Amino acid sequence: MHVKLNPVERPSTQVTLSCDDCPIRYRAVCANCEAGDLERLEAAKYDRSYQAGQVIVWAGERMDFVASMVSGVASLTQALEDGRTQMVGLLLPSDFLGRPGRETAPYTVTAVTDVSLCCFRRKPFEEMMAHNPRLPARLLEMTLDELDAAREWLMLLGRKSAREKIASFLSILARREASLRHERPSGEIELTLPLTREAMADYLGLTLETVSRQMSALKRDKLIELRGKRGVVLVDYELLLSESGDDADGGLVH
Amino acid sequence: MHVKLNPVERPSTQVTLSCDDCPIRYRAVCANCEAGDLERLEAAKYDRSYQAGQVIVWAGERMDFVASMVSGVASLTQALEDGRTQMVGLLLPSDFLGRPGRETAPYTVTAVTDVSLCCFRRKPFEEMMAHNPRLPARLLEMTLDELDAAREWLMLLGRKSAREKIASFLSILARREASLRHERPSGEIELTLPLTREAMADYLGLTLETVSRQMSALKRDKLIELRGKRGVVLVDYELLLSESGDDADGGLVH
DNA sequence: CGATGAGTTGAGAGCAATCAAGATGGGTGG
DNA sequence: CCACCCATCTTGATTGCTCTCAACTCATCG
Repeated sequence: MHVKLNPVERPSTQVTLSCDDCPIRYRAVCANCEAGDLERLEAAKYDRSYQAGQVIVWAGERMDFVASMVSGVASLTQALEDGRTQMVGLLLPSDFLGRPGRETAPYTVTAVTDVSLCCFRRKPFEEMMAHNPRLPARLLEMTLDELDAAREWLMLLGRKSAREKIASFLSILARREASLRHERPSGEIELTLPLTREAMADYLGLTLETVSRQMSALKRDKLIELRGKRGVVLVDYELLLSESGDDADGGLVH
Repeated sequence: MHVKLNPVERPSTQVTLSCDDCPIRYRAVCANCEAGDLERLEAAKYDRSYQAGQVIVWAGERMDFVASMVSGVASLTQALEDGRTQMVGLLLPSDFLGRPGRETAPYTVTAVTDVSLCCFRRKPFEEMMAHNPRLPARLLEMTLDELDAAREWLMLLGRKSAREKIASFLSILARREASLRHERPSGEIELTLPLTREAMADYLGLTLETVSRQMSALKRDKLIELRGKRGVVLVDYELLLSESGDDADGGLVH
């Protein structure tokens, strides 16, 4: 994959934001922590950023840190011998990256957009987890949510048609956008797709041609409008949802 | 679904096994607990059993207990409006059923074989989790393992051919069987399938006809032998694995 | 020994993948 | 500022895998 490099070529590392100003303060692993806990976390944390397209960790590589997504979108991807790939996770702000107690990464993690992370070296973080029950408790909650999302995803991959997959994907994005603004999605919604057609295909278990064709079909059927390569207008959220195959209430927000 | 009923029609409830004799003592949520912890758990626990085919919980139903699988196999299943179904979880002995802090079940849980559970009413269990960090810590570990398994499953559903799906499924079963005996699978392996063709289809995102056809094809190609409806002999585990599409080491045990 | 549920096999249709050109448009350099 | 470039995306033609519909076999059980 071609990567355009900034003046700073390697992922930049700097100690920056304090937890007080952190945009994910109340949604990340640290959400339940109190002032005292935060001090300890803050002393150990360091920031890192990656540009769109950069690989954050390669599958099989040793991984000595864990991190929270502060901004941007990253993907977890798995590959078969012959090169077929499937996305198996999509990391958004506040999501947790890495597994305490695990030495090597099982998936390749790639920055899909520009990404910034709040990192901790793994060992000290495991220490903190052992001494502060708020961390494992919150991580459990987040992992259970991720498992729910993965199960919704299994249904999508196993049983939905290409059209339903696209409709589901767009609905999921809309719900997520809305939830950032503490809203419930409805009516007309404008989105910017964080993923290329190829990445969408990897997410949905399709080819990029099929993704493109189905996007065109939804446009033809007046369910969406396309604004350039990445802009999409969902003309009517409820209508789109009815194309997704799910039952009415639309499942879980990631 | 037709269910043959025992003399005891409803799931039987009895206080039986002590934790000392429990076959899943060192693998379930309670794995890390010590004598004192176990006393409290033992005081609150009650057993329950279900026959093959019985529904344990319906999706959307209120669920006031959590449980560990003691024996048997159960499935988590999700359905779309029009009746298409996808299995989204397969519970084996020591697996945990239910989510602390959640009121209603998001999936239908069905006993695939006869099943026995070690149950706790949800509220008291949440209490114990809050006071005993070994429980949430172990549950986190188990949930992370389940998430890994779900991600392997995403790859299977999204990118594998019908033949590869069947080969993967049989390999997974073999690995699991072997791990119960603390072995590494290899060579010739005899299995009893816990699932019907239909349940396999639900697991693999296929139709039951396709499952049947691919089983026949593997038989024709001398990769497996069939012994009645449920018996399968994997003639050569390594050879079968090479048909599964995965890279050599074969991924994670559930 | 019919009835029943599970599994197998066959023929045909349909949906998404594959192979192959084009079109678009965001970014760069002249 | 415009024109070109190249990655990204779209569209078309064809193939092929899996689904669908249907008939049939097999084992089990009253």
